[in-house]
This record gives sequence, structure tokens and C-alpha cells, in this order.
Amino acid sequence: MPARKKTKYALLGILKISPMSGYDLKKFCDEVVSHFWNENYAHIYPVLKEMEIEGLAIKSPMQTEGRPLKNVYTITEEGRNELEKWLLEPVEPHRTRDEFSLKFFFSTDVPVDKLIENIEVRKEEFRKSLIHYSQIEKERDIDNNTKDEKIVIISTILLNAGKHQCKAMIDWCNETLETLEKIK
Amino acid sequence: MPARKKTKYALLGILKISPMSGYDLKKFCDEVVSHFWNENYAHIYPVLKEMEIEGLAIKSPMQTEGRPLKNVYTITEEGRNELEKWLLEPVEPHRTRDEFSLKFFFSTDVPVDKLIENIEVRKEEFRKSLIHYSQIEKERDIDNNTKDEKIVIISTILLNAGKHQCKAMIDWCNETLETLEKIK
DNA sequence: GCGCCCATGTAACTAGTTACATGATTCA
DNA sequence: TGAATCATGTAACTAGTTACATGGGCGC
Repeated sequence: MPARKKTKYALLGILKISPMSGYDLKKFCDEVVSHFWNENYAHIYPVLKEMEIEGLAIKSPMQTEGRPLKNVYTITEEGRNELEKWLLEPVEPHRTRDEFSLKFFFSTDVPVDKLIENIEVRKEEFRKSLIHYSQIEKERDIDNNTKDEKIVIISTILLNAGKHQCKAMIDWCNETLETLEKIK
Repeated sequence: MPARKKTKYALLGILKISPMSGYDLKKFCDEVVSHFWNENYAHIYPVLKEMEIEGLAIKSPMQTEGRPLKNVYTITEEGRNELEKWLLEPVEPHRTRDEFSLKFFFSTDVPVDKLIENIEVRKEEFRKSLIHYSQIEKERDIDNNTKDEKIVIISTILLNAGKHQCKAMIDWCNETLETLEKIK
């Protein structure tokens, strides 16, 4: 098994949507799937090279007017097969490492007021995320009136997951604040 | 900054509760904080060594009858200070990489029936986790009647976070199943 | 006699991040 | 003229996992 497995499949999946360069892939990650995925250049460029060697994608240099040379990658049939195979495999559950919970667990000697403050900050973060999700949805609805397309349905479902999580955590923050106020 | 930062603080935090060996630390992780943290031996032993060199913990070999030699580590004053410092720092948000969402996003060509099946599996996982959390709580209540202790309150709050998340995801699964049934 | 628990550790690999290096064009 | 964007890449570091190696004691 070659290295950088997850990045490879992420890139394959995006290249299946449309051929693009390393730079474009990064932009796609930041703009379209940032709420559940991220990549950085240091990951993308070496993996693209490997993918070309493995025959999963083909590089075609493109000279655009007044712009640096662009290496556009196109997914191959082999790449499609590899992606398809991965899509059908079950998702292996990844180990949890929640630093916030860990800190909170060790905070027996931290004053309750400080704990309350931390929870307030966290609640605010979730509130902002929730607003962010609603905004993404709104923007998408404006330039997208093809609501029946499968990709749109899938995107909506994934956004909904984020919203559900945020709401749950905001509820938890409120309950926790009540609990902490009582023992203050 | 030395390597293996998070493991170091996790171990410091547990050693503050009680001195113990690498083996014990692993057990503690698996039994007490597994729902938000995990460690493995390959991480624990080298980090304990580093921590001793840095003066954050002291190793005392202990010979227990009919048992292998046990290296019990005790946190030092310096270790306590280091931990305290870390506890007061804000938690830096970590990048999301949700493989399930990624796969789901790329699944436009996967038959809807297969998607429904995947969501059903996921729902079942969350249902099991929810039961697991309730069980932990029940067991803890039996051998713990000191409900007012801060550590017990904190544990309850953290368990509650897990429960909130599971419930939210089960709701999401149900909504998603409805949506998918409609386009089947 | 077999498998599980106790107990410690290393090697090799997989994964992910930060900082650095370079250089052109576009827009304010 | 200076900041932002386009565009590609490497080096060094931090983090985490799997598999392997070893060996005694306990209970069934």
C-alpha cells in the first residue's frame, strides 16, 4: 500500500468531478469541502506526482495567457476504478483524540469561573459555525437551481450533518453552563 | 518544542491523578477516557522516557510478587507546572478530515440503495455508542456515590457531550434516510 | 496445554503541518 | 509600489499506527 492514502482518494474524487491543477485542488478543498476535509500544498503536489507514476492521473501542462504554467491533471480509467473500489469499502472508524475534552477532564483544579468562560467561548464557536453553514446553503441556492441533482442532494445532506452537530453542541454548552453555575 | 506534544500532556494529566506505569497508563486510557482519547504503547513508552529526561516525571522500579518489574512514574513539581500551563492555553482548533463525509460526497454514482445501507450501518454504530455511554454512567454511579466531587461532575459533563453528539447523528441519519427514500 | 493478562519495548511505516523558496501578473 | 492572487514545489518537523519481539504467571 502506497503512502498518503486518504489524500490520494480525496484528489481522485475531486479530479473525477473535473480535471484541475494542484492549485485548483487546494482551492476546491478550501471552498467546497472545507467543512469536512482539508488539504495543503505539501500534501497535494507529491501525491499528484505519485498518482501519475501509478497511472491514476495524467498531467497535461497548460499555458494560459499571462499566467504561470499550469499542470492540469486528468483522472484515468485506472484512477476511476481505484476510486470506485475505495468508495465501496466501509469507512474504518478513526480513533478519537479530542483535545478539548482531554483538557476539560484534567481541569479539576481550574476555577469554575474559568471553566464557564471556556464553555462560553466554545459555544460561540459553534454558533458561528452554524451561521456559516446556513450561509453556504443560501449562497449555493442562489447560483444553483438544479436542486434535484444528486450532487446537490448529497451536499445538502452533508451540510445538514454539520448543522445537527453544531446544534447538539450548543445545547450541550447550555446544559453544561447551568451545571457549572450551580457548583460555582 | 519537543515531539509528541499531545501524548505528553495526556500522560502528565493522568499521572497527576495517580502515579502509574506505562502499562497502567494504557489501561487508564482504554477504560476511563476511551470515548475521547486513545494512546498506544508505541507512543507511551518513548514519551515517558523523554518526560523523565525533561524532569517532568520520575521513574521508580517496583517489584511486585510474581509479576514482571513495573516502572512506576510519578509526576514532578515541574511536570505539574507544565501541565497547568497547557491547561490554561486555549485549545487550537484541529483541521477536520471526516472520511465518511468525503466518501459520501463522492458517491454520486453509487446506487441510492447502497447509500441507504451505509447510513443504516452508521445509525446503528451511533445507537451502540449511545447505549455504551449510558452503561458507563450506570456502572460509575454504582461504585461512586460521591456525586459532588468535581471529577465526577466533569466526567458526567463529558459523557453528556458524547450522548448529545450521538443523538444528533441518529436524528441526522433518520432525516437522511427519509431524503434518500424519496429519490430512490 | 492453551489462551489471556501482565509488562516493556523497538522498527517501520503512514499521515499531516509549517516554514521556506521562487517568481510572474493583476489591481488598488 | 506594494499587496493579493496565481502557481509549484521541498525540507524539516510533528504525530500516530501496526507489527514485531520477549517472557512469566494464572486460570480453565
